[in-house]
Amino acid sequence: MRDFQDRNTRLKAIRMIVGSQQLESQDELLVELDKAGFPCGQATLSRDLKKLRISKVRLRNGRSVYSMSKEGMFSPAPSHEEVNREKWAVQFSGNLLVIHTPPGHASMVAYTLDNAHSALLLGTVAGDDTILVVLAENATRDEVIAALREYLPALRSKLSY
Amino acid sequence: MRDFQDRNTRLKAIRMIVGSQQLESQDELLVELDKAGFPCGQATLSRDLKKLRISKVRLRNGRSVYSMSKEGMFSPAPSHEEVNREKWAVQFSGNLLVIHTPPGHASMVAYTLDNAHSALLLGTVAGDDTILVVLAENATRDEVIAALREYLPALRSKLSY
DNA sequence: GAAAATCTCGCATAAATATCCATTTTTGCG
DNA sequence: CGCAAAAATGGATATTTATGCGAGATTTTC
Repeated sequence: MRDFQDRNTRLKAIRMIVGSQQLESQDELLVELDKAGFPCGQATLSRDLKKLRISKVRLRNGRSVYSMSKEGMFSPAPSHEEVNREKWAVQFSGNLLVIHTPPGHASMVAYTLDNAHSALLLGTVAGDDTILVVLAENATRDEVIAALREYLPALRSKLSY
Repeated sequence: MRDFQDRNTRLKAIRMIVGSQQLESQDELLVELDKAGFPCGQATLSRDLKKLRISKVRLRNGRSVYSMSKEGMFSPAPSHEEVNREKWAVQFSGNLLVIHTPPGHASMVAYTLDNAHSALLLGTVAGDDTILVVLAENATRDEVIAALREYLPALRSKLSY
């Protein structure tokens, strides 16, 4: 990869721009991307939109604008192998846990945690690359870390007591 | 009109075909229309689709197929009018911050906060009109408010110490 | 640490879609 | 009916979007 990080921030920027403006063509979007500091070619943008599953939707006034399907807020589940290589971050704050994942992977991890049905984890909320885990009030950090090590083996190296 | 009744039945036929099949181009749809007894040109079909507000939607497998717009499936960026209703709200709850935005704007605001790279803000999760911001354990509310006033000038009126 | 495999990206171009324009049909009205 | 205006349509074409391909960069493998 030429520059993985730049690519991902560009994808994030595209989400932001599409989510906040009504753009009718890729050329318009290219201009906005350029303003935001992510110049790229139309071909790349076309591929990015495909990855993000952004499509043009017709408005009542007859125009078509780019829009992300709500379902499409989440990227397809990555392979286990793929996930293992990537960088993760886990931070506690009070009775909350913030997990940063590679872009698009948050929902899959949250799903895994939800399915663990652990009494320690009251619930999760997933964005694109961030998961918010609400911990039970009586949960200790050591208990939670132990649980995470069990449910998410990929994170073990990032988890220390 | 050449034959008003035929035109309307053709539109109905298009609805039926689009609703029952996964077609990836107007040419494919033209073939189906022809089979159904409604031959017409690509130009006409393009206009019909616009009238019916049918657009192409991306599937998980990366392909795009025609589909009637379904309510709530998409969240196109709001118009300026909608945005100007100013439905912003900021609330603290423990070490969490809840920001309400106009529909569809959450991702944009979260993006701004992410890019601030403030040590006070551990992470954000954006839905459609709500953002959850997790604050660092040692962050005071005054510090956070000051940071928000800096990063999100638009919210100043909603932020008091 | 070098070769091989993988990934990203832009250019050029193909493919798909929308629109301009001319033509024909229908409608509305005296 | 006869005529003018409006609407519908298709061919040609402009516009928009997707992709084949190769160059250059990064990662993996041995």
